[in-house]
Amino acid sequence: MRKGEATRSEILRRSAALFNTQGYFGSSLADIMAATGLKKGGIYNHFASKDELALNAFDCLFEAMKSRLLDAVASASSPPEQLLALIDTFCGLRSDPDFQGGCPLLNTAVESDDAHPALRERVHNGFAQWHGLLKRIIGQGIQQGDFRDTLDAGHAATTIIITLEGAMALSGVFGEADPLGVAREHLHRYIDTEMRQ
Amino acid sequence: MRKGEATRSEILRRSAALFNTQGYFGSSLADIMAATGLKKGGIYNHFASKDELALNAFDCLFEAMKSRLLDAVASASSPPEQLLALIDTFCGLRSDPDFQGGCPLLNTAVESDDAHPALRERVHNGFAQWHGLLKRIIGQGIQQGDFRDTLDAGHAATTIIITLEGAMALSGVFGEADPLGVAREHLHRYIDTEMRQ
Amino acid sequence: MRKGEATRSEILRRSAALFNTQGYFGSSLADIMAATGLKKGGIYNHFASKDELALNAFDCLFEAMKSRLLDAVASASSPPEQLLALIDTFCGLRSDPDFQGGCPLLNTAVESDDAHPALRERVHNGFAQWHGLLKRIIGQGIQQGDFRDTLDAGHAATTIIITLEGAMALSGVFGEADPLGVAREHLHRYIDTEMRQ
Amino acid sequence: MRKGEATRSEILRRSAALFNTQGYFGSSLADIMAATGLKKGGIYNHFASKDELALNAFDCLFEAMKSRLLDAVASASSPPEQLLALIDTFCGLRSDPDFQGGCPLLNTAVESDDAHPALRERVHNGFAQWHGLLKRIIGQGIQQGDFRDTLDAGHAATTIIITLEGAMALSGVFGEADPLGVAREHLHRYIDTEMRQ
DNA sequence: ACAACCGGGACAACCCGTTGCT
DNA sequence: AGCAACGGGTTGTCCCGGTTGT
Repeated sequence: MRKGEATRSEILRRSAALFNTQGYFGSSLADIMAATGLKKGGIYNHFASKDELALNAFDCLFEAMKSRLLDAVASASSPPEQLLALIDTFCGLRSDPDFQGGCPLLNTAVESDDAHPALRERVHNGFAQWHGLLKRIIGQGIQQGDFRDTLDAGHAATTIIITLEGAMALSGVFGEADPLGVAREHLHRYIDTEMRQ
Repeated sequence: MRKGEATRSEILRRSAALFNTQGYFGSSLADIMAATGLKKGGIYNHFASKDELALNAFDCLFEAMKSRLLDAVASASSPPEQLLALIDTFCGLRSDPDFQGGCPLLNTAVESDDAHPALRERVHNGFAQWHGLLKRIIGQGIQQGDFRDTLDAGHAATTIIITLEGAMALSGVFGEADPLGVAREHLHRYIDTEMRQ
Repeated sequence: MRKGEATRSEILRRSAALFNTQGYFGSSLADIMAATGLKKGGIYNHFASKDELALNAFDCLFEAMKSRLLDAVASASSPPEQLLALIDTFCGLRSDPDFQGGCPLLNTAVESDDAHPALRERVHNGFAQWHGLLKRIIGQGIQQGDFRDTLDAGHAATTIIITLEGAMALSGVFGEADPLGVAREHLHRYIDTEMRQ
Repeated sequence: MRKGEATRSEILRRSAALFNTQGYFGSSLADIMAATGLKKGGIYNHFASKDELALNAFDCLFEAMKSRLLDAVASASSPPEQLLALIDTFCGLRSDPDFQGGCPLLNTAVESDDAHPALRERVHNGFAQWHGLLKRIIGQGIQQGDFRDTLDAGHAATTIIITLEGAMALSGVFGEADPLGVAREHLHRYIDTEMRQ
């Protein structure tokens, strides 16, 4: 019981990293076997199929990311600072070995856009959660007078997300430039000059 | 034009659309056969392998995108207007059936980040070309006095690219919001308030 | 020990029904687990292998059938009546839930003809027992004057068995006709007109 | 085209023999590969799945059997002689290498009673054809005055079929006795004494 | 000469019966 | 006695080359 839970978590952690770097179709069971040190039977004892494993692995990684971002938000007191903390945390995510492949939301969105409806659904839901969080923070900031009341919270939230995601997606393939650093700087300035009053 | 050239182009067009929506590993030769209406022999007569086909299809789609963007740039007279034209053109790309899957650069970057070195190389090169183009335009704008001379052309170019790519990548999975419209508006404002003088 | 014996019998009963309807290869351990409500460990605690379980399950079902037929024989006084009772009992077997799959002898014979030597041996032995029983009854009938002395007991026994088995085997797949009823009627008439004197 | 048809037929012939002796579940693709000398790709080029192969193989063997029986019927002039010819032909089938495993109808009926609906359907249909053929012959015999008009054609047809099938099924597992010979003799006598007038 | 066909072999995911360890 | 791991075996798909008929 205890041992099983531990290995289950281990499988999820390792396979999540694989899926996030090589993609769902690019990660074979042989890869997962090699990454976990288990044989096929050992894996199929915990997950009925590769699909179920992938879904759980995605959830695992998404929850991990969410908790980091929520922690960052919780550690800040005012809405503007909450946004800045969230941005900084996201931009720092890539140095974490768990997120070496980038943002699981975007990666899954790009790969499983057409192929995997179940994953697509989770991605959709994930972005909705994220967008909702930002919208809530910005709305509160408007209410408290931190942000201008002419601001469209939804638009601002979308702006932040696409900038962060675009930077994260390109951080691996851009040569000289540092997309995440640029995004961080750009969004800080955006918040200061366009949102704050 | 020869008949052979025509079918070769047709294979490229059809398979490029497949690769761009379903990914490289997600598109089997059976899919390509179905999409082109040709048998395996007919395809292998023009391309030595699936890899070669994929590489050529990527080039085909990338060149198509490049020419659209370059046309937009050529149609504008001043650097700021050139940027705006490029942005608008990119944001309008998704409605083109050839680019239904999104930006081939980003799609390929995300899927073949670790798996396919040859494709990765082309993606890297593609982004470099794009970044260089923007940098050149912005540099010219600074020289001509359209843009502030305190502006870092590379940073600004990166900012524009990541915003556009992030928006394009999320335009398929975002529910209510319209990422490409938000990106367009955001970049227009960014150019007006942060770059222009 | 007592409890163990009970569960062992339960496993045998349930798995025998499975093997008799779905066959040896068609019944997986997962099926047996579902049918018995036990886990794999609980089954392997009583039987060393699926093979051993199958052998015992066959024996169990065969003995059950044998005892029904022997009871029928014992309840009749004269050889002709013994034959008729045996025939009627066999034809009524299919309505018994334990024999829903038909005659275990024939089922096993057909499926494991070439695959499973150990089972084949038991089937061979089972038919020999059955044939011997009929031959003995018929021989006794000849001796007592119930049957003609020109009768070949072995031939008559074989005739009865193949008719019964053929009817049982086809009783599941024949549409309108009722093979077991026809067999019963045919054999009654056969005994009356060809065997009796 | 011609070559392909030839190998397709060869696959059907060989696999039909396999299925008829070892059963559907007992015959793996590895067995079929060994029997045909082809690799998996070569087989799956002609059949989409093992199921489709099994269905076609069954049809192939069933048609072969049907044509033998129909030929025998066609070679006889009167209904009684047609029945006798059919019986003799069926009893001689086992010596044919194609039918070493016995009657495909009964084998499939016993094994795939519960497991394979598509096969079960074909078996059902096959028995219906056979039963109809016998019924028609007997009916004609009654009309022509060869058989008694008190005879129930359906019952008589069923009697003949179950006797033949039972004998065929047991011909492999019976030790000393010769079920097919006994069946042949029994049915000849049955026709002479019970059907003819 | 050339395109369609046929066959090859590696590999995919998944399930199986089985055995230790706890 | 039960959970966890095993590893070989299952069907099926993949991309690709050699052969063959036209």
